[in-house]
Amino acid sequence: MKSKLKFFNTLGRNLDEFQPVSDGEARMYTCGPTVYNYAHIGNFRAYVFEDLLRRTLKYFGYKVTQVMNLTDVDDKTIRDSRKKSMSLNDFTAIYKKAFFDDLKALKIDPAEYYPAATDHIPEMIELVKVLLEKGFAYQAEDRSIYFSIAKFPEYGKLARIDMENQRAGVRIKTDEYAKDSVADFALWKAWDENDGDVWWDSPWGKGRPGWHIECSAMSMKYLGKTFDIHTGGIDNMFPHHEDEIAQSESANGCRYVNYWLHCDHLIVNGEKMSKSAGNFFTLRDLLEKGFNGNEVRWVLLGAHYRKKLNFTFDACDQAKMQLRRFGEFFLRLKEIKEGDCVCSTVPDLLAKAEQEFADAMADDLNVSEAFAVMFQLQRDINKMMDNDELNQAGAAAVLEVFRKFDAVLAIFDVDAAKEEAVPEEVLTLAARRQDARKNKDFATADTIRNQLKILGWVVEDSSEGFRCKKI
RNA sequence: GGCGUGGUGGCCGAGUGGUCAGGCUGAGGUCUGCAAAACCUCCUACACCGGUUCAAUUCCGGUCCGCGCCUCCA
Repeated sequence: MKSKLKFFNTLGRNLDEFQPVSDGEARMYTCGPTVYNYAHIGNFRAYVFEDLLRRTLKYFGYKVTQVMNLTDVDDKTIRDSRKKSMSLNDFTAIYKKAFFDDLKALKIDPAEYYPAATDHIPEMIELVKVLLEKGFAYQAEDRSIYFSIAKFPEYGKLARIDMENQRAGVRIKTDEYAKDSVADFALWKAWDENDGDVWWDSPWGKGRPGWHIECSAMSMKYLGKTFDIHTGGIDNMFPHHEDEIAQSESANGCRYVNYWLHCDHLIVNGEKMSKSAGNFFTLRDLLEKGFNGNEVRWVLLGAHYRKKLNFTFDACDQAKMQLRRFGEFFLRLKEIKEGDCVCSTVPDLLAKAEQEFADAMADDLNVSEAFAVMFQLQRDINKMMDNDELNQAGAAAVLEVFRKFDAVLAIFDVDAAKEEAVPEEVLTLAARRQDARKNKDFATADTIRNQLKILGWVVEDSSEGFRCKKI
């Protein structure tokens, strides 16, 4: 019996039981990347968290519909594409492709929809129209359209921010005079010369959409006016998500999102990641340093999503080591021959582990507990194998359970765990060493061991014979 | 200034009003010709000061320190 899924809801700051709008379905929206550069590992922490959420929902039997937007028009994309004298589309296409390559490397399951902002301008214009008609928005002197937060009394309910008490002076901008209130945000930005050839026609003249309206328009189109889960980085909570709520609820007159989940930041060696500090890493950087997707993913799952994650290369090394141990463990399970040993305790052991794993994940995605369950099971099963207490059927059942765990965590590749092809030369040497051992000629055996080491292989002896492993 | 969040053993990182996290590292041991792998044991922490309580790392108050947001940064 799986326990009930509970999530910490930023809206209300409570651990809430998950009750979807439609039984058995989970509809979620995820703030995706702004495609003006390669995403960094901090970004990927959020995407891995969202993937974990998605996989957990599926593990608990929900049909998931996920939307992740691609912001391919904003100040930064326009600025950098012009810098490179490329069209906006050609420029963003590079980073869209890179983004999807990276997702794949981290085994992040594809969302059902990846709408690009530039493909949904009409929907955004439509939404702005509604807001104007209903009196929530206005056109300012600069011809841009702004949302008037004064018209939405609940403004601040997500981030718990009272605009009255905010620090004055920091938001001063040159165009501020145009707005009724400094906190009003742009729904539609009128064209200016910095935009170059990037503009769309609208009832208010040429221009481009504001950032916030993008998410409202696209989520509405694919998920409906009220949907279940909205995720994002903690820094998107304000103002981005607060603004989404204001626009969407004003336009539709109904609740926008039921559960808001926010992921905290990744820091590097205790400091915020920044290019100037030299601690800024993209996924590509880590792959070049010899870490694979599973290892990076393991590191990114290393702390609860609502806590800061301290990224270190020490953690990467640890992940590598632990994954190697699990790999060996799976291999050992697969090598078990049919036997008549007693495995009567295995089903109970596995059922208990599955239950505890599910309980951990149901509790607001407590991965640390889930990992502890897996380590415990690994140890128990290793012990049984040490004592020849596990037969082939039992081993298969254990592997099956780890496959289920991996459907949620996606770090193992249970079935990819197999022996590397051993070159003939290595095999021959190892066999000769085995003969030497049988003849108690340990000097020769050790010499061959050294030869193998030079070739990059280690040989392990067991009661069954020997096994060659790549160093 | 406002709001929020956190300080756990050498390191990473869960959790709880009263026997357990877990992982890594280190030490010792079993096994092994030697090794490796695996297993066992040990290293018993909860920022500081008060308070509540039979009992606080866990609840309350205060102090110190870190971090985030209030600037279209996940």
